[in-house]
Formats: sequence, C-alpha cells, structure tokens
Amino acid sequence: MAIKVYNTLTREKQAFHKQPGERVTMYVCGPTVYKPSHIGHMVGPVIFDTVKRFLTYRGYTVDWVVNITDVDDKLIKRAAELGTTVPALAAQMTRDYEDCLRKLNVTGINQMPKATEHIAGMIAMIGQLIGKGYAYPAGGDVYFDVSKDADYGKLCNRDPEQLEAGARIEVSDRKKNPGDFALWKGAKPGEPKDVVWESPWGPGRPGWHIECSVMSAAALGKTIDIHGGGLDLQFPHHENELAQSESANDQEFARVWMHNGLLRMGGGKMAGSVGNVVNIADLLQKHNPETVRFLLLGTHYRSPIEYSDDRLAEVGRSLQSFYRFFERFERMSGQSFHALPTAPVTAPAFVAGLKDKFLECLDDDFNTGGAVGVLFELLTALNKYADERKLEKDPPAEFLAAVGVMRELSNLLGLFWAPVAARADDALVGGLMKLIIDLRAEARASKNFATADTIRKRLTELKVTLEDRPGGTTDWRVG
RNA sequence: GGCCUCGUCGCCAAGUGGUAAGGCAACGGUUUGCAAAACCGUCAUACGGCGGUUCGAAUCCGCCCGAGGCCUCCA
Repeated sequence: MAIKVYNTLTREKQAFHKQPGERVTMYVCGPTVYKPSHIGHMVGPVIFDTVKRFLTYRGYTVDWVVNITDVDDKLIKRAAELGTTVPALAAQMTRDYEDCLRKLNVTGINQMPKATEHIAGMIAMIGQLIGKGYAYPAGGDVYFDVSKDADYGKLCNRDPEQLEAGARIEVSDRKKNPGDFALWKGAKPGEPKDVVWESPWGPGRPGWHIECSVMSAAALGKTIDIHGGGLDLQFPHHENELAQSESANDQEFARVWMHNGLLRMGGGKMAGSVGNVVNIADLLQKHNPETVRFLLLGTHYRSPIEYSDDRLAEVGRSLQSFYRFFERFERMSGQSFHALPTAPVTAPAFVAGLKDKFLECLDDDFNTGGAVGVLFELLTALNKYADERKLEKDPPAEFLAAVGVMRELSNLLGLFWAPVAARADDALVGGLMKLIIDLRAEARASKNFATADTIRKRLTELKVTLEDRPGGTTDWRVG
C-alpha cells in the first residue's frame, strides 16, 4: 500500500515521494499570538498531528515544525490596547496556544520556533534576495519584486498581471509593482523599542512571509517534504514564501503542499477578522476535548466544517457508545482500555477486514472521515462478539486482540487518550450511590418494583443513569 | 472581474468510471420485572438541474442554479 497525498501545487493526488524508513520534514504555519486561540486554530494542528501519527506508523521518521509569529502589526496594536508589551503579550498567548494543543492531544510537534529568534537569519536572506536582484530597498522598507520571479503565482495559479487589475492591494508608491510584498518594514515613529531591530536598511522588523522561509530552512533544510497550513494561507502567504525561498535558494521549497479546509460558523469562515470566533477555553467548558477532536477528524481535512454547539453535542452523543464499550471492556477484563498498549497487533479474523479498510482510508490522502466510520463498524463488531458469547468475564485472547486493534487504530487518530471521568470519584458520592443501589436491590429482590422504579426515575432527574446487569448488579453513570 | 472549492437520506458524512460506508435522529424486533445499554432489522433505484462521453458516471466533459474560500491581516 502506498500513501497518496493531494498536492495543492499540482492539484492532484500523488504517490508520497518518500519511502518508509526515511526522514520526512513537515512545516505547518502556526498562529500570530495576539489573542487566545479559537477552534479554527486547532484544525491544522489536529490534522497534521494525525498525519504525523500515520506516517510514523508507516515507518517514517517525521520531524514536524510549527512556527510562532510573535511580532506583527496586530500584536503591537493589541499590546498597546492592553497596556502591556509585545513580548509579554506574545509569551502569554503562546502559552495559551500550547495549552490548547495539549488539551486536544496534539503531541507530535518537535519544534516551535519564534520569529523574533530568527531576525538575523531573515536579514541574511533579505540581503541575499537583494544581491540576486529579486528584492529592492525603498524608503526604509524592502520589497520582493514579483516581476523578477518568472514563475510567481504557480502555487495558486495567480497571474501577477491580474493582481494589478484587482486594485485591492495596498497602494504604496514605494512598490514597483502592486503585487510586491514587504520583506522588511521600516520602523515607524513611536513604535516600542522591543519591536525594532537594526538592519542594513535601517531599523525595523521583518515582513510576515519571510519568517516562514527562514525558520523552515533553519529547522528542516531548504527543501521540505510537506508544507501545510490553512486554505486561507495559500495566497498570498504561501505563494510568497515559495517565491522567496526558491529565488534565494535555487532549489525546490516544498515537495508537497497540503491545505486544510476552514472551520465555518453561521455560513462563513470563523476568523478573528470576521469576529465570529469561539475560544477553546470557552468551548471546553461545555464539551469534552475528545469530542472536539472527533468533530475535526470526522470530515475530510480539505473540506470545510460547519461548527455549531448542536453539532458538537451530536458528536458527543455518538462518542458515548465508545465510552460505554470501554466500561464494558473494563468490567469483563479488569483492564482499562486506556492502559492498553498502542503498538500494532495482529488482528483476529473477525476484525481483520476492518483494520485493512481503516488503513486504506488513511493511505488515501489521510481520509480520517472514512477511518472514523470504520471505527464505528469495529465497535459494533466488538459488542456483537461479546453479546453472542455472553461474555461477562475472562474474555478470550481473540477478543482482547480485537480490542487491541481498536486501541491501535484509534490512537492513529489521536482519539481516546484520556479515561472519561463519567462518574464522580468522590468517596462520599460513591458511598451514597452504593447505599442507594443496595436499597434499590433489596426492593427489587422483594419484588417491590414501584419503589425500585421511583429510585431510578428520581436519579434520572439528577442525570444519573442506572444500568441493571445480569446477576443482579447495577452500574451507574452520569448522563 | 480573476483564481479555486463544494452541492450525496431529516441532519452530519465516506465514496474520483463498475452499480451508494458510517454516525445522529426515527421506527420495528431480541433482551429486561420495567428500563438503560447492546445486538438485529427498516430508513437515498439515488448522488443540485439539464445535456454529453462511455458497455457502464455520484464519480469524466459542457452549460445552468446554489453555497463558500482567496485576490487585504487570517489556521
């Protein structure tokens, strides 16, 4: 089985260009850290985390870098509004971003370089571009000259001529062509000192696009295997990164470009600039982080996802059947599903076809939506197996292996990483529940079903569900 | 105006030439003292519309309708 990947540059799915055993370098554009992260910021990380998990599973060694933009106009503005400094604001928002990644089980990032730590490299690259005639200083700024780059626009199929026709591009008499973009921005009067660096073209700070060109090369080399990011970054950001890097280095910048679809809300994309964002912190007040990850992976990564509270609630509901199975598994085996190893296991016959189907989905351009569907089929197969054999305890090795397959595959999607605290582990609550259940058991034993049902009904009103099992035992759960 | 996506069951969604996965919801059944959970079954002759190519199309081509992204900061 060969992995196929859709490449934005060629607009087609192609066989992945590396062989298992080789190192794969992956660079994904991260956030500008001026506000708390919203869910849209997590789409890329969750998807590329899954990409890394799968490539690793297939035998590749993946080196994944996500950058942090910690100096920029929005940061300067926001820091001034809050009465703080750019470095302080950036540090705080970076922690927020990292916290969100952790909460959504994004574990695969190897490095998160910051723009301000690579200013020297950016100045060097800008100098190189000027030396080769691709860029020109103008009034304290430095611009990239798109007319000098013969294949400018190849990523997004843009014609520089038509950029002029658009006329929405920022007008500046310093630019030679309307499509030219800033590599270096001269400092403006009144800007705080901590956003100003000295350069051969005067004090100032780097443009946005140059940081990715420099940091990706510094961390991963001049040619990277996978460059990822949101669809909204295709143009101009990625187009410009590409133009800079290839003009400066005379070698291919990225072998494969992967772009994830955008999260939408109310029919349009969710973005800080639109103002319809939902912060992760707020979101996690109401929903389990696994539900959020499940939602993001339930759709193919190149498609848009419509976000809504109802949608998340529905996803949460569909997740319940997995959790119930994990509890069932624990009851019969005495083992926690979450404690099972994630290493590959040989699939027993009754689930072997499903395992193959799951892996084929991921082989085909990381089709997580299809893979999630297979997980549900696997769940049904496991429950059915246990039902048919009336398994209550000491499940056979075959069954344990099949559950191991569930563990192995769901881990490729980064799902089910934490035991769900469905019931209070509070000693008092546990003791009270045992008391109530014991009393109800006595009522049932003496055929006093009216009392038994009243107890259950009252508990239901308190969002506690009782489940009577064969043999007279009763389990309870919240929800 | 230019570039680019997308339109599959009530809702979400996979499926890129070979006869429509899966989930939620709903309805029947098995099980249960009754429930809950689980399992079984029903639920799109049909893939926005109209043409075309083909032995064969949701999948390819053309046109139309509708939704969205980019062309300015944006994951």
